[in-house]
Amino acid sequence: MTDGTPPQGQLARRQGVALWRQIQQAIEAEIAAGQRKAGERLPTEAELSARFAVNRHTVRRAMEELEARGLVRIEQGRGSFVAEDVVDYRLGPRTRFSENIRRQNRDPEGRIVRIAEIPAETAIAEALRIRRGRPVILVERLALADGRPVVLGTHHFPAARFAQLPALLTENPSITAALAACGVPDYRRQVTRITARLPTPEEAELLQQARTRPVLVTEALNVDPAGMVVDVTIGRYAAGRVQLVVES
Amino acid sequence: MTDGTPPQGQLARRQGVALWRQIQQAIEAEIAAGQRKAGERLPTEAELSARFAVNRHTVRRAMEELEARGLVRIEQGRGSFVAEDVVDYRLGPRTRFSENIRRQNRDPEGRIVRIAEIPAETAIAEALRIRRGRPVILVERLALADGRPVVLGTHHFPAARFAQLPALLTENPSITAALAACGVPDYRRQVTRITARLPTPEEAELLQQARTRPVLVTEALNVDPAGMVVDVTIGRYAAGRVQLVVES
DNA sequence: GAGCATTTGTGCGTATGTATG
DNA sequence: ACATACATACGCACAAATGCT
Repeated sequence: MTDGTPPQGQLARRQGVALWRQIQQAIEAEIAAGQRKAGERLPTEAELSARFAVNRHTVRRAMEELEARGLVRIEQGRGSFVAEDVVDYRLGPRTRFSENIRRQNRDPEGRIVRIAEIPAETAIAEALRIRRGRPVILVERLALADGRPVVLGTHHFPAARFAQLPALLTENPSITAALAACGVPDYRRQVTRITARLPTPEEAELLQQARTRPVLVTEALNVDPAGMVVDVTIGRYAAGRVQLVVES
Repeated sequence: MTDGTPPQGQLARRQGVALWRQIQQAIEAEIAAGQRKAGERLPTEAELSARFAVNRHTVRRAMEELEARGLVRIEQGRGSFVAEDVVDYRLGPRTRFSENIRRQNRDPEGRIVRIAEIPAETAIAEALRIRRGRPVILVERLALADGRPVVLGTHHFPAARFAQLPALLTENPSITAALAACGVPDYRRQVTRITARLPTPEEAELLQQARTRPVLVTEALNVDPAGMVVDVTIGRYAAGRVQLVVES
């Protein structure tokens, strides 16, 4: 295991700079230099204490500092990881996924996971102001930022009004574009309800997330400028990778 | 275990009303009558199928309907429970806990858990626009609706400006009232950041919630009408009992 | 599900260095 | 010189979470 990097086991003892601080700076420098990439696993505390020839407590002190600074994420029983940065997702009346992501200089991407036409459940029917059992077009779409899954959205459109949607979306996975083609050039998010729960196995799989990490669940109602309900969307956000931001 | 309630095993077969529907109505009636209280565990499907002398599938059909109506919550491997209703917590610039709760005809209550004066951590100091290490007053407060914990809030006030806060809060646990007494009759919530994670053991204990249930974590910045930062608040909401509502 | 190895979290005891008065 | 307080560092042991068999 000649790992290419210099031994770096040399710490200046009794020189006025605490050992743990030197270790913290060494690891910080490695992260800054890109030798350790976001999300990557760091060596175990035992390995680091061997490398720096110090006690594990000393390494721990350094790691605590790095965690406090938001550079690493420590998970009991799993290890320590270089922190990925969190995407801010602004919730506002004009929320559009791509814009929201691009504003942070990230690369948005959308993948349609499922399209189906199903009868409306009670809650959905009420929100859409149609009768229970009437057909709705269900569109499930995974949205990613820089290739990492951020949100899984399930949209419910009244089939009567948006019959062409499925065909349009298979061409281009942008919901906004598909709606424009259906005669809805603009829409507003009216209310958003937010809660959290653990993901189902499928959600965890699609979002590429541990089953023990919660998802933020949002329920939003979109209306067109005339006040007609366009769709009801259930969004499931990977809680570790997104922060919803509400500005007042 | 003679449980007082009549046997209720009599269903009308071949009378035009589906068995599962009769079962659903029977259970619904029990909940409505208050015989089964919110959060309480319902009999297992096996027990119910014995009681009504039907197949378990029939009971399941009834339970599915009840779940769809939001009356019960079915948890794989655990059982079924009478649904507690979810408090809607509106997030807006003028969010005040008591008003928010009272609007839904519930009884708000606040309990101060901890008051301390500590040096400001980096993130808090930045938000409060003071120097790191300057004293902040930390107030931890559990807020309840109808006696059920809803949110655990940790407030950080700059100690320089709000020195009298601790004394005021021990008299009256209302933050709004204490701030008014400190010369801040009004304040606005500027931004709220929302994420979710699993609770720490203490959070789970205070919120009276299972450790496997996530908490919604909000970080809010409150400012007075003059634009001065009043406090930074970290709120941890019991995800199963609250829904944050954002209106646009 | 039970058992096991791996990894981080916590507590205690000890020793030494450093700053203060 | 001395006492005190605090930060640093080490060693050992066990708890708790995770992942695998």
